[in-house]
Amino acid sequence: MLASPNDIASDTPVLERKRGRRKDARPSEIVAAALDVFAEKGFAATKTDDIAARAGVSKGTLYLYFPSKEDLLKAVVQANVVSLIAEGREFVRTYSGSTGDMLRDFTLAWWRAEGATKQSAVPKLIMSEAGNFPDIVAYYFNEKIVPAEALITGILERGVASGEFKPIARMHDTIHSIVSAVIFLMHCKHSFAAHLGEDQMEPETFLTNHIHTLLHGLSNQPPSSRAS
Amino acid sequence: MLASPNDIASDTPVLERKRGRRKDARPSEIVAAALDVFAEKGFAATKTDDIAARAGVSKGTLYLYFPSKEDLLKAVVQANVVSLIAEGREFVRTYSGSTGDMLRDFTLAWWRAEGATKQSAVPKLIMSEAGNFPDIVAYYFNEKIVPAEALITGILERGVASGEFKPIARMHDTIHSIVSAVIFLMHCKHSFAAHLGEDQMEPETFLTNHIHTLLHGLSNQPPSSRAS
Amino acid sequence: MLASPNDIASDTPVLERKRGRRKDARPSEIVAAALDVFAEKGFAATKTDDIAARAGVSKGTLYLYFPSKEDLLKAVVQANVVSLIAEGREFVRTYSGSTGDMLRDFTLAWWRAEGATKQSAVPKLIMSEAGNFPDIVAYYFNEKIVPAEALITGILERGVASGEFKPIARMHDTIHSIVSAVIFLMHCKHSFAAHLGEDQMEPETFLTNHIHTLLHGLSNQPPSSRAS
Amino acid sequence: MLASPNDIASDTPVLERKRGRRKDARPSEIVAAALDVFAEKGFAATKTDDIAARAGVSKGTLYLYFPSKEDLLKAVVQANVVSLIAEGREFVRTYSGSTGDMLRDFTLAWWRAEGATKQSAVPKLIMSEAGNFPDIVAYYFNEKIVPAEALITGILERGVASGEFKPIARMHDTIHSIVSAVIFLMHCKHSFAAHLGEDQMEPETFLTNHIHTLLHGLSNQPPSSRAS
DNA sequence: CATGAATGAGTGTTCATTCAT
DNA sequence: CATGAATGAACACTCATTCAT
Repeated sequence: MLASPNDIASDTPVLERKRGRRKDARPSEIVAAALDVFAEKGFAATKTDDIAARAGVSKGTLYLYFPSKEDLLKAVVQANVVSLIAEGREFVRTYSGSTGDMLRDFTLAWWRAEGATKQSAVPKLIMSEAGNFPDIVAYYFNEKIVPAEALITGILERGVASGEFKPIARMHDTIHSIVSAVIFLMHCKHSFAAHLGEDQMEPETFLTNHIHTLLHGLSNQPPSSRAS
Repeated sequence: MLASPNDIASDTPVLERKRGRRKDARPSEIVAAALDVFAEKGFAATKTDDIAARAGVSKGTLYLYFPSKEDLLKAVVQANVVSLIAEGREFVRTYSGSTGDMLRDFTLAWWRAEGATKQSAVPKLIMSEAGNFPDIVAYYFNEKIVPAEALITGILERGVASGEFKPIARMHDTIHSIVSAVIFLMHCKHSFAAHLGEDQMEPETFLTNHIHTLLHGLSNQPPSSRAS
Repeated sequence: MLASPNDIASDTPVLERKRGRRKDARPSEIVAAALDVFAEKGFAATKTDDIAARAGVSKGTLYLYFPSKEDLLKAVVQANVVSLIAEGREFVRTYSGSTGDMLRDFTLAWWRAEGATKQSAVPKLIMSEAGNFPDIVAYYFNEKIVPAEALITGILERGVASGEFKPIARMHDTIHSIVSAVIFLMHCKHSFAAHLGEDQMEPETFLTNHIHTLLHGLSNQPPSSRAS
Repeated sequence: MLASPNDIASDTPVLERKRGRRKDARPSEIVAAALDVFAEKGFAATKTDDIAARAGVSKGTLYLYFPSKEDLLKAVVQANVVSLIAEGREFVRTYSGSTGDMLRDFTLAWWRAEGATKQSAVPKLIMSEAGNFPDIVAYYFNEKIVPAEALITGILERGVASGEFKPIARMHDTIHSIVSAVIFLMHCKHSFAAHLGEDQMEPETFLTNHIHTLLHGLSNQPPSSRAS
C-alpha cells in the first residue's frame, strides 16, 4: 500500500521563484502544507482547498502530484519517518559517554529533531487517524516505532551491560517509561499549547528532569523487595 | 458554552423495550454510542447514522436529544469528566499507607476507572479534536486536567513533607512524568492495540513498573551534582 | 378531491373548558390556528408543530381530525368560502337604494366581512399556493370567485338597466376594476402592513374613494370617442 | 443586508457551450431559473435541485455563485427591480400628450415591461414570502414600490395642475386605484391562468378600460355632494 | 504544467406522520 | 380521545475529484 519511503523532505527551505526552475520542490511544499493543515484540523476536517491555499497552488495542482487526499496523507507520513531513524542510528553509533548521559542526550536530540519541529504533528496525526487508516499506522509502526524502540533497547542494554543500570526485567516497560514523556510532550504541544503556561511546560527542562528522575528516583527509601 | 456537567452515565445497561418507557435512558445510550464511534473514527469522519445505528435508534432520535452533532460531542466529554475527579478526591482523602504505595495505587486506580474502560477514548478524542473545538478543550482542561494535577500535587507534597520523597524542584515536571505514562497507555490502546502484543503492553504491570522506576531509579549510581 | 363544503366556521368564539364538553369545537379551533400560521408563513414553511401549538393541542391531535397537512389546508379554504357568498347573496337580495350606493355598500360590506377579518388570509394563501395545489384553487375559483363575480354582475346590470350606469361593454373588465381594489387591500394587509402608515392605507376610506372614482371619474373632460 | 442592486439581467439568451467560457452568464441564468421555480412553487416548496435542473447546471454550481437558497431569492428580487424604475422615470420624463393618455400609456408600458414578462412573478413572490423574509420585502418596498408611487404621483399632479383632472384629496388612494389593477392582473396571471378564459382577461384591454373608467366613470349621474 | 469552474455523491438536519401508552 | 417519542424520507449544502482551457 505504502510505497517504500522516498525522500520527500517537508521542511526544505524554499527560495521563491514564481513558476521558475525547481519545479521539483512543488511536491514537498504541498506535503509540508498538508502536514500543517492535517495536524491542525485532522484528516477528515481538512479541505483540499485549505491545503492548496497554504501551499500557494491551485486545488487542481494537488492532483497533479498526489492521486487523492488519502495519498497525500500517506506522503506526509512517509516524508517524516525515515531521516529521523537514520539520525538516531548515527547518534547511537557515535555517542561516547556514560549511558545515563546518553539516555538524556538521546531524548533531547530526539525532541530537537522531531518534537520541536513541525514533524511533531505526525505522531498526533497517526494517533488521531489510526482508526481510519490502519495501513498507514502499520507502516508508521514498522518503519518508525519498531526501529526507535530498538535504538532505545540498545542504549538500555549498554547501561545494564556496563553495570551503570540495574538489570531490567521488562524492557518494553522501561522503553515506554522513557518514550511516553516525549510523546506526551508532542501531544500537549498540539492540543494544549494555549492552556499551558511557558513555565509549566518547558520541553527540554522537562525531559532532562524526566530522565533524571527515571535514573535516580524520587524516593529517599530503598525499594521494597517485591520489585518489577 | 458547555453547561455544568450533569451526571449522564454512559454505560447504563438497558433492558430493551422498543417504544415508550425507558426514555430517560435514551440520552445516555446515545452518548455512549457516540463516544464509541467518535473515538474510532474521529468527529469529522463519524456519520450521524453510525451513531444512531450503534445506539439502536433512528437518526431523527439523535436530534430529539441533542441539537447537533457538535453538541453530542460536548455531551460525550461532559459525561465522562466529573465522576472521575470525585473518585480521585475520595481516594486521596481516605488513603492510608506510604506515599510511594499511594502514588502507585492512585495510578492504578486511575487506570482502572478510566483507562481500562471506554472512557479512555475521551482523552484521545480531546487531543484529536483540539484544533477544531477549542472551547471543549478548555472545558476539559479546566474540569479535568487542572483538578487531576491538583490531586497529584497533593500526593507528591505529602511524600516530600513526610520525608519519603526528595524535595521536588519543578512540581509540574514531576506530575507530567507520572501522568505521561497513563496518557500514553490510553493513546496506545486506541491507536496501536492491533500492533502491540499482549506481553509488550500489560497496562497494570507497566504502570506499576513505571511508578517503581520513578521512585527508585534505573541507575546504580548517585546523581551527578548538577541536578534539576 | 374537495368534499362539498361542510360548515366548519373558523372564527367561532370559544369559551374555554379544558378537556370538557364541546369536543366538537376542536376541529374548528385547529382550522383557525392553521389559517393563521399558513397565512403568515405559507403552506410549505409552516410546521405542524406550529399549528398544534397555536391551537393548544398536541401534534398528534391534528391527525385525529385531519388526515394530512394538505387536508388541513383544504379544510381551511373550505371553512372560509361558503358563508361569505351566502351573505353576499342576502345583501344583493335585500338592498334598496341607488345602484351607485349599492356598489359602494357592497364593497364595504365585503371588506368588513372578509377583508377586515382573519379570513382575508385565504385569498393570499390561495394565490401563494396556486402552483402547488391546483385542485384547491379550482375549488376556490368555482365556489367563491365565480359566484362573487355573478353577484357583482347582477349589481352592474341593475345599474345599467335602471339607466344609472352607462352601458358596459366588457363586463368582466369592470368587475375586475372593482374587485382588484379589494384584493389589493387584502394582499397589502398581509404583506406590507409594517410598511404602510395608517394614513396611507385606511381600508374603508380607500374603498369608498375607489368606488367613487370608478363611478364619477377623475377627469374634467368628456371621454374621447374611441372608448372601450 | 441586500447589496446595492447590480445589473443582473435575467433573460440573457445563451449560446450553449458545456464547460468553460460563458461563465459570466451563469449567475443570471441561475437567477432566471430560480425566478421561474420560486414563482411556480414558492420559496419553501422549491428544491434547489429543481432550480439547478432548470438552469441546466448541477446543484453544486448554484452554490458556486450564491451562498444559500435565501441569497438566491434576494438576487432574484434585486435583479428584477432596478431597470423597471429607470424605464418608468424615462417614460415620465419624455412623455408628451394629455395626462389622461399619459396615465393609460404609463400603465400599459408598465404592464408590457413587467406584467407581460417573467418578472411579473416577483410581486407574487414578494407577497407570498413577506412573512418569512421581512428584509427582502423592505428592500423591495423601498427600491420599487416607493419610487413607483412617486412616479404616479407625478403624473396625477401633472393632470391636476393642468386642469385635466379634478383635485385629488387622498393621493395615495388614487394611486392605489390605479396600481391595484396592475397588481391584480399579475397575481391572476400566476394563480388563475388556467381558470380564466382568454376573453375574460385580456390584459391590455382590461387596463385600457380600467384607466378609462377611472378617468370618466361608470355613472351617468353627477357625484352626490358627500365626496371623500 | 497549472488552473479553477463544474460536478454529484454524501452528510447533517428537519419535519410530516405514526402509534404505544 | 389525546399525547409526544420515534421514525425515516427528503432536502440544503459541502467538498473531493475531474477536465476543458
